[in-house]
Amino acid sequence: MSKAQFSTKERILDAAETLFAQYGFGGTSLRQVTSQADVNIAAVNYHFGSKENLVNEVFRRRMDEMSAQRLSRLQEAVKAEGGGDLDAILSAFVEPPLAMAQDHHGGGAFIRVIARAYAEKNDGLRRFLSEQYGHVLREFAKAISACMPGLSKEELYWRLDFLAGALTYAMADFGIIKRPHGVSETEYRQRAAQELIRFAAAGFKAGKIN
Amino acid sequence: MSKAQFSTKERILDAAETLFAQYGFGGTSLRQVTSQADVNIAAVNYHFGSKENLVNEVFRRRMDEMSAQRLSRLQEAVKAEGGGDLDAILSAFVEPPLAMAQDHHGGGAFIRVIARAYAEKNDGLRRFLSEQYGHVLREFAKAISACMPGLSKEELYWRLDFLAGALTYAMADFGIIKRPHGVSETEYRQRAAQELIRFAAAGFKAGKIN
DNA sequence: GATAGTCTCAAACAAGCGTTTGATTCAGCC
DNA sequence: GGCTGAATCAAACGCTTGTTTGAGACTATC
Repeated sequence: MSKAQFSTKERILDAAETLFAQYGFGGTSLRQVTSQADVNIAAVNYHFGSKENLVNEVFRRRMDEMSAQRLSRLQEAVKAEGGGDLDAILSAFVEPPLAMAQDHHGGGAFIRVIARAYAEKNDGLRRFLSEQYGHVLREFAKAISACMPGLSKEELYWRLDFLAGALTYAMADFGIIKRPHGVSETEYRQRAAQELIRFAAAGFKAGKIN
Repeated sequence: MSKAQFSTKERILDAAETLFAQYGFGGTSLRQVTSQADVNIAAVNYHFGSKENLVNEVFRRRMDEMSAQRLSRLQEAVKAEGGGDLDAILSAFVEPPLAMAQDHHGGGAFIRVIARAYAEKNDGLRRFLSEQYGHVLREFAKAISACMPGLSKEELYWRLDFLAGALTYAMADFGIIKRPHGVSETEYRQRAAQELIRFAAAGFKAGKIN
């Protein structure tokens, strides 16, 4: 069944993603992964070379997609408004990870994996992320800067950090809010995005004299 | 020297805090801890019973202090302004963890430990945190609610989550901002607090129609 | 100076880790 | 049918983990 439908490699990646999200990288053993994937333990090293490489591949698979979505939505937003509606830019930043959290086996697993990546100060992984995907953040900085000329570079970067923090933290369900029983996962995530965009947009617009 | 001045228990706690901040709970072995503390490995289980208990004690030691500071500063803020200046309330929330990050062996170690606690979905630890310190968050929610009558309960909680996320993430140096060489750790943290308060205050004040 | 209780120590414990091995299976090709 | 290379498998590798042991050192009390 599930064994026939997907390749060994894919099953390992899927299982790893779910387990990494749940227990962290260090906290997940390859035996857990291979057991959940219904695969022999030697398969990981055969297909991926090492555990570290598996971690990177779990990342790349989703990050490439997410970054592409963010950039394309940013481009749309900038083009449509002729240089800058802040809400649209923030939306371009916030919604792709959100949509991703809903789409893939309904788990929101990957967004938690990202949160972990920041928390586990795995320097190799952090370097990998900043090298591979740093330009995305820089594009957003440029776009926001363009539509908010009064904002100094320093302020801009601080606020981007705050946004990323709020996004990561809230999306990963680290916070105090628990999804009510009547509300679907999709509704809940959309609400989260809406609230975050409003919060962050106001934050970015905060005047100097306050 | 360092051996004579502090008790074995204290040396273990200090070493554990530093290492947990750097490598996470799972990522830190008791042998690392006892080696850094210059203590026999059996001392951990003798004095703390288990690794899990050591983790909890590392927490309690600082969290009690931080929560007390937050609440006392909140009380001051509410009293002084007769029910509510938002900036003062946010300041009461943001500055104690910040000050703590500076005071203790100049490392900002503990604040990173908190960030890890949220990231490592150690359910035992999370329950411990929410049981022991949930009332602090509730007090802040009450105070903010009082000085912002238009805000629905749901919005309030979302925004508190965003604030906590931004605080944790930015304070733990997870973000893109690196402290410039000319700027001292103290200045840097104060700047962070200032920026965060302004950002969050504007966010909390975000109107419904936007 | 013997006794009792607290603490420290080197050593060992079983269990789990990531990784490697060498045999085996299975498909596609000459 | 025989061969080749990829994929899978059970088993073992060396190592690290948290924890336990039992002997020894230390301090204070009588």
